[in-house]
Amino acid sequence: MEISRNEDASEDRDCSDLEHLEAKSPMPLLDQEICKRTAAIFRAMGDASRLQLLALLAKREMCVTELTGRLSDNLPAISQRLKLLRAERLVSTRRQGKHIYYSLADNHIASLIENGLAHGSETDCTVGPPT
Amino acid sequence: MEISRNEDASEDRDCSDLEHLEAKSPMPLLDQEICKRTAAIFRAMGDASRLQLLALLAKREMCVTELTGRLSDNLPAISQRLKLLRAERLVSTRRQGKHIYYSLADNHIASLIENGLAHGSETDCTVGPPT
DNA sequence: AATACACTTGACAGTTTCATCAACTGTCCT
DNA sequence: AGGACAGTTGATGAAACTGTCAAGTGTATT
Repeated sequence: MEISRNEDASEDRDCSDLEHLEAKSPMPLLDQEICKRTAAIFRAMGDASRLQLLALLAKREMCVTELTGRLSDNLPAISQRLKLLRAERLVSTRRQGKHIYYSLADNHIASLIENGLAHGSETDCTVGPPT
Repeated sequence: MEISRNEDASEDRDCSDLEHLEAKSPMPLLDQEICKRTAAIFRAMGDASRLQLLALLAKREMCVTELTGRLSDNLPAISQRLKLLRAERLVSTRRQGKHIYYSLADNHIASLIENGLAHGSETDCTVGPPT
């Protein structure tokens, strides 16, 4: 499973010795699986349309038709996004009659979204890169 | 700036009336700019290599050579990732002599990463989709 | 059992992303 | 000034992602 392949290659490098001495601490890398899993979650949230969708579901459970009514996109497009979010286990479904209700998989997700939006709001940032 | 284009299109739909009555609440959409900005932040964190990089920088400031020593990737690859992270303002740089030191742009970012990893660790999840 | 509604799915095209490599810039040392 | 170290930047091509549309599934209603 290869958790930490910390070879400390900085040992035989020019820059390592005199300039930043404290560099030798072990500081293990993240577990690869956790890292990939977490990145997948972030990637799933990393799209404006999907994030909007998640933000709606953070308020309460909704069926696809209602989501389609609130967002201005066609139903298959939204269904595809939901499919992706479900594949990453960010949302879960419940069928009731003809409707399928979506909600956030757990409130850990909700707080990630909330924190992200809080940060996204704070930064002034007209989107362009620094220079 | 078009903040909420809530047309309440569910009005003239079959599913809206009898089955979920509470659906009429205003529930405005997110501001488009904030949404895009936040999504961009998440997208930048949504890659295993970049996330690993950020996790290292969350511990302390490091120069590119040191990062290259810890991760097993070549320097240009890491520099490219850092470039993207800098473009999204997740990291900031400081030059000292020949070295360029990277660190997280602010601790809001650090807590997002921490929360994300916490969630990524908890879910059992051998990565495959439900079914 | 036939029709309608509420979705989902598969496939294809257009776009975006990412790693890699060579070439370039900036800083220090002699 | 020249060389070496530290890092950045384009360009290119392969892989991954997304929206769209047509066709399919599942559930009630008549």
